[in-house]
Amino acid sequence: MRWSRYFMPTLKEEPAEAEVVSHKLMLRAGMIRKLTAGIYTYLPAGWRSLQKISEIIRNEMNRYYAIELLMPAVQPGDLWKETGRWEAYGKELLRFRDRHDRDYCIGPTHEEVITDLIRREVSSYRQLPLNLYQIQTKFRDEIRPRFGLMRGREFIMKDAYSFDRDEAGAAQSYEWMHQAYVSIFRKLGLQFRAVEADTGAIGGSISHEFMVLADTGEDIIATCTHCDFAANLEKAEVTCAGEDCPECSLPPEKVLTPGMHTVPQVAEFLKVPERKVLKTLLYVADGMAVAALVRGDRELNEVKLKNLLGVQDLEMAGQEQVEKWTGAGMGFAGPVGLKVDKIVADLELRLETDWITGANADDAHLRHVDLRRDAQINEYNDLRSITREDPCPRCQGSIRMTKGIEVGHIFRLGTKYSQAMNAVYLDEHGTEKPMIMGCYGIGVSRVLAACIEQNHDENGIIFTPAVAPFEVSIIALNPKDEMVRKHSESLYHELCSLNMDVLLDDRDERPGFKFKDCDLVGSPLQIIVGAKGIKNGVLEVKERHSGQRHELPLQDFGQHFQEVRRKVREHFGLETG
RNA sequence: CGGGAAGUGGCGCAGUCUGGUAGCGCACCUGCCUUGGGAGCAGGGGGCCGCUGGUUCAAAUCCAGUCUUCCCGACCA
Repeated sequence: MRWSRYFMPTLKEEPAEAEVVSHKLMLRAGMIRKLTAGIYTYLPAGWRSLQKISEIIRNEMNRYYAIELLMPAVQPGDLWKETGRWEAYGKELLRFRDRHDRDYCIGPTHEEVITDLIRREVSSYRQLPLNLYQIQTKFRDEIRPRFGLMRGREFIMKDAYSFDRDEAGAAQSYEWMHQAYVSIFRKLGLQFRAVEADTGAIGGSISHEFMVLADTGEDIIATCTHCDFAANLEKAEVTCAGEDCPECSLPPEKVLTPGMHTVPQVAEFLKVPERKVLKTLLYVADGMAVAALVRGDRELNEVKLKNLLGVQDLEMAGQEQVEKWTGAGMGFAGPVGLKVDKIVADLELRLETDWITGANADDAHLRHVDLRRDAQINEYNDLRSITREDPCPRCQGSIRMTKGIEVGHIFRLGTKYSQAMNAVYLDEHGTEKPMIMGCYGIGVSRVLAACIEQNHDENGIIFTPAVAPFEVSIIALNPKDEMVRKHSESLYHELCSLNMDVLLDDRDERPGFKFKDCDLVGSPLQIIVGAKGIKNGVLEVKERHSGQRHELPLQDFGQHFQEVRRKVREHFGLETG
């Protein structure tokens, strides 16, 4: 592609609307433009990257026995009413009515549509297993779209759905998708981890997320330094070894703590470590009043709490509720005599006693509290988030925290949808059975954003060779110079004929301008064609990621260039394609 | 939906407090000049000052309403 005839409007200045790096850089590099909140046009360069990502996904999906199709974006509401998700899905589901006043929605996901298709077409075990996928634009009417492509309302997603006869088959399908995903993210040249994940609203039991590692990621991943354990912080279980401790010898005693609302304040005031103070967190869970207890120095994990309670809705209690349940203002809640429906406590609270807790009275706490003796704990469970000090739940190794961006998620769905929608088949004995399903998503447009979050510097994007709209940029320093023009043209044709994606910057601009632009748009390799170099019989090659420059002889340039290219691809874990 | 901020040529912003000719930088067009890190000089084009209403001789500026966008929170792949 010649830049002079391409459409890649770069920006020197930072767009005011962008906050995160990938958003800023994609706007500046002329890859996307916003149409309206959370909805973007993919400009040619952005679309090229997305197509490259899609193509890698296609190849690997196909290799692991998945078959591509394309389902409608618009879906009838009736299908969603069958699974109950018309009501359950909430406001992200964009609903509308047609001229006949019938309910429709724009698909945020396609379990209903695919299950409807399969229940009509598949009736025998001989037709299973099946794994079907599509790459398609989805729409979720996010409460607050932000961060450009990272959390748009409209986005491109690869979603796959597997149908199996039995659990063993479903496990195999899942495993294949796991392998396919590992292969996909490797071939994209990204640093990533597959982590154990919470299954959230989609339901099911086993689930893995694929996380692109980036400092700007919103998810926290706990990994083990010894074994291959890796889990989303939401999910990572905390093992709690040890015996229940004996009862506290001292009786509970009220102490005055005027104005001390927080754990640090109370600990400081009473001259005890924070870990001896109990945090009593009050929640409204599907209308139920719940108190959750963790040690003062710990963080409650709301996902774990939500799963333990088996509720949809979990909200921290407001001031009014707190006063009603505790008889005191905020900051003085404690488990002793608390008027709630349920009190749950973190496992490790069994190991110790003699706690400081809120007294459920203004400006007062209790000391020498023993939970079994003084309070009514309904259940002890793993409720807190894992920390660096905790041992790995698998191997007792140590835990490290990393930030990541969720780009893929795979689920075992079981029979949730097949049962609700009566997607059944007859087995070899003529018995009717529900199909066992799985679903597997990759946020294609988010992958692009994540790639940039992971690979950039102050000058712009540093694309991996697999994702770059153009793997090579040739900078013709002064295209008016006959020699420069001739050499850059012939080089351009040579590399194109070798099947490389090449951008020839043949614009009549000053050198500095073009260097800046090329760094910004992020081709992993730059070839600089200048009059001086040609005179000396060399062309200069710059590695975008390291900044390293190589002067390669014009003689056999192609061969030498391939060596640098191989080195760069290796840096991103890629074979020379 | 709660809290905060902002809407002025394509982009980034000043001007608004204190009403009186709409400005600056970048980008764009023409010419000269320049060609190894976003050059220079000269000339030029482009604005319903988000929208609606009000106050006033007069509104980008004051008042009321409304829409949109961005940030923080709850929510989510």
